[in-house]
Amino acid sequence: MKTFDQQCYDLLMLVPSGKVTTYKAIADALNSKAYRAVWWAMNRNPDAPQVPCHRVVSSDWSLWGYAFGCDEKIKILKTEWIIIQERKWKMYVKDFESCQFIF
DNA sequence: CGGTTGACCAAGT
DNA sequence: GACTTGGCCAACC
Repeated sequence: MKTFDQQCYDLLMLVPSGKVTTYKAIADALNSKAYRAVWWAMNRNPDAPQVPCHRVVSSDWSLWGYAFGCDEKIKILKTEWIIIQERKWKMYVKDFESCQFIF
């Protein structure tokens, strides 16, 4: 049995380019309500480029901070063909329903 | 072992 | 729509 965060990384690495997911979805895939634990795993994020943590957003589809900064996250997501809708000070993923990855 | 933390969530204000 | 509150869980100290 791997540690919880290790399982998060495994799931995350399953997400293909151009797809995004949410912390809640990951926690649900792990049969747990530990969204915060998933978040915690991202915070440590030992393998930044290896684990596509930039494809993880809030369940509200809002980009809430990122280790390398929201700016970097947005740039990467745009490269992944994911449309970002910038609204006020916060940004959201547009057409998330079509780019959401189902585990 | 107990308290703190953190890139959150849902509901309330 | 934006901010606050309480709760949630695993890892860390």
